[in-house]
This record gives sequence, C-alpha cells and structure tokens, in this order.
Amino acid sequence: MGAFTAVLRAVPIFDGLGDAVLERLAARCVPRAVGEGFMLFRAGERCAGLYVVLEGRVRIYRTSPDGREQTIAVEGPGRPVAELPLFDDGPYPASAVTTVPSRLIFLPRAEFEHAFRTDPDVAAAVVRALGARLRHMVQLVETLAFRDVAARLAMLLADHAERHGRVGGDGVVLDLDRTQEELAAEIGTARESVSRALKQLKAHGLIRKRTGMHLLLAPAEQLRAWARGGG
Amino acid sequence: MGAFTAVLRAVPIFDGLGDAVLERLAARCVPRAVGEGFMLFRAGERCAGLYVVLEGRVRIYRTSPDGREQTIAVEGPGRPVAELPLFDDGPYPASAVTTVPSRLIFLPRAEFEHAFRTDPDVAAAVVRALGARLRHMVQLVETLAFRDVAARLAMLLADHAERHGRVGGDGVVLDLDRTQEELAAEIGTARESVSRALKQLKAHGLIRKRTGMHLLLAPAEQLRAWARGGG
DNA sequence: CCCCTGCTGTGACGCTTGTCACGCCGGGCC
DNA sequence: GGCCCGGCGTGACAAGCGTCACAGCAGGGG
Repeated sequence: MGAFTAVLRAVPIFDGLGDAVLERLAARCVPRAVGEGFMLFRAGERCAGLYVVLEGRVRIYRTSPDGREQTIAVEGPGRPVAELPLFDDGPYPASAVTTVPSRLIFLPRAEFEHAFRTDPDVAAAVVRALGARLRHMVQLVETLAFRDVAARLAMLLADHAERHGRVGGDGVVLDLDRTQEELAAEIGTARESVSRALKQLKAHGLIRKRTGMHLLLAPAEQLRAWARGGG
Repeated sequence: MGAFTAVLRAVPIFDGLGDAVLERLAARCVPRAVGEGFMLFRAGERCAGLYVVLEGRVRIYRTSPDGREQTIAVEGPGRPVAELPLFDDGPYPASAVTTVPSRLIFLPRAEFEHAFRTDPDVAAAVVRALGARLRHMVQLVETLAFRDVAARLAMLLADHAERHGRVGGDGVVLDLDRTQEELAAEIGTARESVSRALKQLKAHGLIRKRTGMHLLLAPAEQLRAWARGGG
C-alpha cells in the first residue's frame, strides 16, 4: 500500500473512493516539507494541482494594492487547498502561504482530474467541498458588510471555541494559536483594532480571562448572540 | 418535445445533457409567473428545488439583524438560482426575491438530483457553476474589505459596462436599470453614499455624462484601474 | 546578562461613512 | 391643476476605524 493511501482516505474529498483509485492517486502524490512563509501559489497563477495539508497551517488570502491582506480561509491538517481552480481552468483566486512549518502533499492536476471524471463519488464530494466553501464565503461577506470589529472577532472566537475549545469549569478554554496581526487579517481590520476589541469583549464578560492568546471564553452561543445583536 | 426543453438547454448547467435526460427534466418543470417582490425563499429554509429565471430579475441577499441588506448576486434570464443547497442538504444560505415581475421555472430537487447522479456531464457543469459563484464571492469579499464606496461602485459599473454596455462615440453607453437603493445594497453601503460616489466618479471623468441612471462611461478597464489604484 | 526583535497595549487624530433631516423633482391619479 | 409618493441630491453630525507614534514586555541568542 502506498505511503499516502491512508492519508488521502482521511481527507473528506477522497473518503468515498475505492481502494484501487485511491492507491493510484496516492502513488502520484509528492510530499513536501516546507518552512514558515512558504508560498504555495499566488493569486492569478495557473493551477498546477491540489495540495493537502498533513501538518501545519496554510493561510489563503487576497492582497490589496496598498499591501493590506484579507484572509479568506485558514486550512489545517487533512484539509485540501485550492480545489476550486482544478475544474474551471481559471487562475487561483487567492494566494496561499504557510504560517508555520508544515508538511504537505501535492497531487498533480491531471491525476486528480482523472479521478474526478472516473468516479461519480468524487464528483459529489467535490461539490460538497465547494458548497462548504461557498457557505463560508457568504458568511464572511455578511460579517464584513454588517458587523463591527468586536462582533466579527466574537464570531471568530465562537467558531474556534466550538472546533478547538475545551469546556472548563467556568467557561470554554481556548488556546488561540495566532498573533493579533493574523486575527486582524482574518476579520478584515487592523491589528490595533483587534487589541481594542479584545478589551471590549473582556469588559462585556464574553472573554472571562485572558493571558496572551490563552482565553477563557463564554459559551460559543453566547458570543454569537452578542455578535448578532450588534453589541 | 416538452415546452421547456429548449429553455433548459440554454441554461449553462444543462447544456451538456443528452436529449432524453433533458426531456425528462423539462417534463417535471413547473412554470411560475410572479410579480415584483415575490420571495422565492428565505435564508435558513430547507431547499426545495432549483429555480431558473426565464424573464425578469432575482436578487439574492442577506439581511442583517437591524434590517440592512447585502446583495450577494443578481440573476437574470437563463441563470439558475440556488443550485448550491441542492447537494449538501443544507439550508439556503441567503434569501431570494424578484425585483421586477418575472417568469421562472421550478425544478423539484429529486429530479435534479437524479440527473446529477446519472450524468457525469451535469456534475462537471455544476462544479463549474459553483466555481464561478465562488470566484464571484472572493471578488466581493476583496471589494468589501479593501475598497471605499466610490471604488466599489466603479467596479460594479465596469462589470455592467462589459456585459450590457454599448460602445458609443465617446465612451460606453450603459442604461443601468436599478435604483440607487439597489446599487447601495449590492456594494454594501447606504443610498446616500451611492449618490455622492456617483458625483465623485463624474468629477474624475469616469462617468462622462449622466441623466438619471442612464450613463456614458469611460472604458471598463479605465474604471477598474482607477478602482484598483484606490482613487 | 543584556540587547534586539517581535508582539502587544494605548493614546491621539483624521477620514470615511452611516444616519438624520430636508428640499427637489417627476409621474401618476384623482 | 393639485396632490402624493417614490426616487434623488445634499448638508450636518457622530461613530467607527485605520494610521501613526510610542511604551512595555517576553524570549532568545550572543
């Protein structure tokens, strides 16, 4: 069995594949170990293939003419990166860079396309993945259009609390492994505003305790309710 | 031949279908003629099926708690509406309403799913359609995050100029069939700001002449360049 | 141990933009 | 013709937020 067969099966996009197809794909995978700040691709480039994150973190983002950045998504272990441009032959819509040293596998475009055409389950999985991204983008648009910085931060914290938080005695413990600068890019604001928003959330009791980016939070649903209410 | 076979073939999502499948789908289509302001569905509802616009216009949007609206997309003749939630079983991510009296056809979910599973070409077409929406959303996010109101308006005008404008003697003639209120919802701002941004664009020579929403514009690429440069 | 570097907190300031308020216009309708 | 109403233009104002500037603080390497 190829080295990456098990890895691929753990990726949602591939979990419906038969063993034979999966083995063939796994055989073509190219492993890469890269440092922090490695550019996988830049917006506008032609798509070469699909990346899957094994370990580490990849930030997908757009850059404005004057240098500001808006993060579109942050992908971790098991997540595919840039499955979109594989199909419509268009360029990458955004850039991607590692934010910590990471291990990735790369699957050349032709291989993936073959699997997509051959196996109807792959097609369905791809549609689901694209659908999830689309929902995520609608959410992001709404957030940027409607909410102020504090509310956007509260929603982001709520998401992380649900995914990575641990329920402690008097709240949710969340170790947010990001700098304020990174948070700012994710919610579309400046670093200083994040700092002030954190203070604001603490004043409202939504962050109950904080040392650095180690947080004790109110329940996610409470954070969301506050964000929806507009403060 | 069913009444809607030709209509369906003209819709990009269906153009790869064989005659037999297409006829079957066409036979299940339900026609609807509706007035202005007819709600096709609301965000959060379960997806019942696919709409295709025959005539008129459908606005897809999100509403904020305090009543503001952000338009996600505006769909016209030949365009499908809400193909996303057909697949992942999730709720509609946004609401949809007609902005003018319209004729639509409705295709129940089960029928469409059958076609999707049966015909690999449909699957590919759906992926392309979702991809196009995703690109559109990335664009929208960037616009909301980076550009000021005047630049957002300039980009919107550039898009419309390319799609619906006619090249006149000294610029592009564009009859923008929308109120300022509608424009404001599309670019995520208030009606008054649209009014002021129009004045601003005219001062910069990007709008060369204007009577109501009947515009004489600079070439689309010039509008975009100005928007990218940040004014 | 000390300095340098990267992350963080905070104050000041100005610009953009949402909001309110009001006046104007044109078109339909009695 | 007078009225009403929806769309539009514009001024005034305040809030939110980006930007600049600077200080504190921790960690790591020499």
